[in-house]
Amino acid sequence: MAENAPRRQPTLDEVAERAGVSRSVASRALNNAPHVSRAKREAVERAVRQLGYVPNPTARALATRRAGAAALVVSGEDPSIFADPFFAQVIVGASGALEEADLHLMLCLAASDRGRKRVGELLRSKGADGVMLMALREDDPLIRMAEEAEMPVVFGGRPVGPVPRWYVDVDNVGGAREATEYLASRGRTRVAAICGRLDTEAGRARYRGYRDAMLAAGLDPFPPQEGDFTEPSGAAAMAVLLAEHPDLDGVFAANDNMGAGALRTLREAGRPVPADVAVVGFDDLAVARIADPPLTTVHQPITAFGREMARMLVALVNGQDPTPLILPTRLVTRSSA
Amino acid sequence: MAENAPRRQPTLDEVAERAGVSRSVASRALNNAPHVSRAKREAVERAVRQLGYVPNPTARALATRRAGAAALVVSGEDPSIFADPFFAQVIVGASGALEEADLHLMLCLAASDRGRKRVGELLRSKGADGVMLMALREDDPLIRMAEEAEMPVVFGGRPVGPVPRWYVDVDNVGGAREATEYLASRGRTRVAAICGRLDTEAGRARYRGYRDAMLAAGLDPFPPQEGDFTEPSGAAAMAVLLAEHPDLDGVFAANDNMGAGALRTLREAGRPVPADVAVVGFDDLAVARIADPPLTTVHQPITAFGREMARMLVALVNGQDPTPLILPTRLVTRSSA
DNA sequence: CCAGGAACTGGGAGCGCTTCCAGTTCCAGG
DNA sequence: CCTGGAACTGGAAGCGCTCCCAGTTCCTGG
Repeated sequence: MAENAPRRQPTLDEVAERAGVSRSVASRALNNAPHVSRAKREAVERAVRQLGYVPNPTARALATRRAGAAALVVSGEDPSIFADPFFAQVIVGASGALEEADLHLMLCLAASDRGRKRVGELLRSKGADGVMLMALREDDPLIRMAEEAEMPVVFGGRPVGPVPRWYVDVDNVGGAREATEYLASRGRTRVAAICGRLDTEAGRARYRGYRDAMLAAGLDPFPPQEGDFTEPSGAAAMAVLLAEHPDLDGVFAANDNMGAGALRTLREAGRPVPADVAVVGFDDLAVARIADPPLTTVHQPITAFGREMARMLVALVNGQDPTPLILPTRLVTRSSA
Repeated sequence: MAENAPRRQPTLDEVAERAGVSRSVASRALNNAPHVSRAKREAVERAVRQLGYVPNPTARALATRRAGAAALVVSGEDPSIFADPFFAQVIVGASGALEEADLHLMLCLAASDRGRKRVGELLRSKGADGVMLMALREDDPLIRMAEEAEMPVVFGGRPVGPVPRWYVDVDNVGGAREATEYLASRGRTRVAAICGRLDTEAGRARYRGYRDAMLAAGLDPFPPQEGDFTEPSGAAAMAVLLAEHPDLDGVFAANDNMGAGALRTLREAGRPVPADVAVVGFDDLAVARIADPPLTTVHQPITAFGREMARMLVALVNGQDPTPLILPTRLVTRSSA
């Protein structure tokens, strides 16, 4: 900026004039709409090139009533929740799908009151064509904001409470069940659960899956040892578990971060993994591979999760009525169990 | 959506009518500009509340010629570069600063040609008020796009080549030097470097810092063993190093991901850390704390990095001329060195 | 009591684009 | 040679907001 002459951006009028056509024709040519003769279309293209014209997205948005953008909002009382690499992968997927639909991605970290207020305004204004909501907690104010919004909203992961109309989720119950069954099948009988926040549906569902599998295997489920999906919370939960149940021989952690934390505590406590205690995580993020020992974990297709969420939103924006989606998980065995 | 009556959003005109004032007064009241009597201001506020009015950001943007949004673009030939938790932290910082300035954050992963083209259009249209550019490689097409743009651009990390007018960077040379000096001060004499991509300035600068410190300590710098900032590349680089220089006793890795990879290879090779080989990383991401052993590393203030980048952009957007910023690093000693 | 400002008000002209629609051109068929 | 309709064109009306500016009201001091 600033280096160049402060000449204004050329407008469509100037393009039209230069091409010797009317503004409407120029507009149609640009959006390659019908009713433009080949000759004029080319004239417009030439003028565009000569002038270095780029349409003003704002004006276009105003005229079409389409913002040309979708928002991804990540809830949480603390922006650091976003540090979880999970979201980065979701974004990669969503970004790609949005790019295909020529929509921009707006990212909102709705942590502060101010942030939530801005999301509320976004939902009620026409600042975006649709919104993807993630990491909602029980009674999250965003839930009701979303209900009241006259704008397409897709949920990334079902929230606690009534099931929304449009969502993408992962088979949390099934994944947790599979992980626990695996542990049981390897002869582990005293398997504890480090579960995620129980004010999220993912936290609850994964615990349910664990409990179901334990009962089905004729084992006693442990009460939930709650963490908050972070590594330190996993380490802390593991410490409590070790103190209360020194004889445990397996742990299902509701995500890899907490699994890594559990591994750390076990290492510090001198309990070899998996010889003494087997550990299974959930997510299959990079940390699972890096952990020592590498973490057996429930893989979920995170990039696909983001992609499908965005595709669903695009469908909604285009007036279709897509069906909710539940993505499958699969167990990835490494050496921790 | 869809549940409610399809009534249109109320407009400012309706608010004005309801409040019994003119549109201009309503507008001024909304933007709490001067020249509005207390009574009318309150009347407008009441009408806004009754109607549930929310200003249309697009119309506002068109009229003010302010998009109300800033873009953060992450370059790279592969969107997976974004999976590096580094960016998540930058975003947390940037998002907060942007929120203070009431700007939305648009995120662009400029990986594909199409993605780059869209960024180019963004830069030339008025789709955003300014742009933050990150992860630029040598000869990155985005560099020249940015030069030609008549729009505020802040670089996050200097690119290879001419120094841009506005940037935020971290003291890569100093950090790398400190890390290497530390290794030398602990008696390590055969210290190798796993460096980052040498087509990035961060990769080069960190290697320079390493080399400077080695020479200053009277030691022989190793030639750069290049990785791409990912964990597997660090593991691979470490393997090569071990094969070529089995007698090395220290490694400076240009980031924590690669440091973690190096740790993994060393573990698999049965070389105890730090007893046999000391390892230092760079970044101080979560992985450094989780690694086994926890990684001594060069801390960089990543959230501040994002925050300052955004603040600089906001200053630019407001017509100021901020000065570039280089953030300090500091060594965090854990047990890997 | 009046002139002169300060404070306030609201009409109207945009911002740059899309799109409706009335009008024009063109051509095949009668 | 004329008619009717398809193909195309361009003027004009917005989209919803801001902001200039001319006009009005309301004080104050002389």
